[in-house]
Amino acid sequence: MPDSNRSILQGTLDLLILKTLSWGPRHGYAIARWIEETTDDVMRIEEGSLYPALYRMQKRGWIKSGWGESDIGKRIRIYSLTPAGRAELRAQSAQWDVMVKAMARVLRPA
Amino acid sequence: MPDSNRSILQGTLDLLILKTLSWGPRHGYAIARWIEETTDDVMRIEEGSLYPALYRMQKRGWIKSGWGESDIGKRIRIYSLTPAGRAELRAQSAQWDVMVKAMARVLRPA
DNA sequence: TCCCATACCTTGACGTTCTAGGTACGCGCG
DNA sequence: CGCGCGTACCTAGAACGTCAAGGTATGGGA
Repeated sequence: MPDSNRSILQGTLDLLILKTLSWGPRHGYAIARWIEETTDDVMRIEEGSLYPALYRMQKRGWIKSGWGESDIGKRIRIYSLTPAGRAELRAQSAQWDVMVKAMARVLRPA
Repeated sequence: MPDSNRSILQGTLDLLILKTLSWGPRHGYAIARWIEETTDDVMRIEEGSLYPALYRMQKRGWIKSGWGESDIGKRIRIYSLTPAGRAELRAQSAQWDVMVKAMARVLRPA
């Protein structure tokens, strides 16, 4: 990810994770891989950002987790959305739209 | 500005300032007011963010400044884009588009 | 055997923003 | 005249999120 993306990612990571989990429960590593795939590597989620984010979001009650096992027999922690998480997703999605529209007004061509 | 916006603003402030100055030289306070006006207060630029940002961007060679006087006789520091700033504006604008499109892919409705 | 991918996590540094202050001046109002 | 408000600059300290770089562990393929 180029440097210019790194800072813009700030604040969008939670939204990305919330949206990813809205498709169904997933474990941490898979969340990161899915986001990178879906965005063609535009958003690269470092593990040093991912796990603190998951911890943070859990503490805020947006997601919950339990232990499970992957296809290849590795222990995995499976995250899923809580009702509060769904509400937060709606709020942050709407907010993102507002921001994008506001940016568009500023960035409109000469 | 709601909390949810605060974090997304991260990284977009430089772009907002660069774009504002692309319309012509302005002083710091006026830059903030113009952005707030144009975005209907979606983006609120605190002075504690503004002045460090202007200093930073000047150090990076994107903008330059000189002293002047406002309509009502107050001393003002007038900022303007450098050629490097214009290039940076093009780069960050393009990058913003890429990010928005990537986010759209993730956020697409179920 | 060794390396890679999977999968979890932590530490410390770094950059950016915010809160909350400070300075200074001119204008309008009572 | 005194006072508050808006303009206009600036800074220090704290808070926050991300990153680089490390660690642990296991299974599969070369």
